[in-house]
Amino acid sequence: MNPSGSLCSMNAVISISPPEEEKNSKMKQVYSREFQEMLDGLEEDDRLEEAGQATEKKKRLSVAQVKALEKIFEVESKVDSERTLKLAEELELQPRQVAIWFQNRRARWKAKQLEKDYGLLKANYDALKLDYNNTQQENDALIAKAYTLRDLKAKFKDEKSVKEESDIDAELLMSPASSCLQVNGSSSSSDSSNHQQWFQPFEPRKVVGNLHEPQLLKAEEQCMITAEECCNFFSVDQAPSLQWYFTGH
DNA sequence: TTGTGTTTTATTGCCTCC
DNA sequence: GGAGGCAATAAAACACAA
Repeated sequence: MNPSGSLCSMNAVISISPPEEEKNSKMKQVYSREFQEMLDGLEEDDRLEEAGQATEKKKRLSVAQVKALEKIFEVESKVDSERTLKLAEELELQPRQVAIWFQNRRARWKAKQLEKDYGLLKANYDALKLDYNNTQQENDALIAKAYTLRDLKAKFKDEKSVKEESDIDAELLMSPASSCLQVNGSSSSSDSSNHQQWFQPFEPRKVVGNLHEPQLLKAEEQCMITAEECCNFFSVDQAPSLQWYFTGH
């Protein structure tokens, strides 16, 4: 809708309207009847203003008019020029008023929709953030557990090596030949099962990255996105896709 | 009554499409 | 190049607390 509508053309008329001294009867007869009526109206406004009376300014549409327009808007948010003319006639409005009403109504609808979308996104974001915090806590607990296990394992290794050394010494004293085989082979079955008990693996599925020994300290570093990045996912600076709006048009 | 915030009507300028 | 759409904005009308 170009401002070159009726009111715009009126503005153009105002800007090109002749100076006051030329608005005499002589000039009046030069213009078309329609144009002349408009000029008369402007002159009437001028007279009213001079007399201190308020000129007719913005007028609110009547409740009935708005109701009718709202009803139509529910069905069709846009109306073509033909329909606009018809509606204007039915509602006793200027076609441009009808067109402007629909334009403003679409703007209001869009603003409301944006508000709704923002609410939804915020709710999603809050839920996601909560979930992220929970997972983070879980992760911290698992890392702490991993540290404990690593320490226990180291401790166990130390104790075992000390014990093995004394065993070897003892065996060497008893039978030097056979002891060599025992040291190189697997340890006793009871030892082995003990070992298994100590290092029962916890659920690695829940941990980011591999939790094999060399990676223990890197579990957090392997997280692909930082906490900061996660929190900025629904940044308010980022505009929504507006898919709701564009798909309908 | 008046100051202030909100809503509604209207304008302007820019953009896209035919 | 004109028609029509939208965003940004102005300004009148309205609501309401103090």
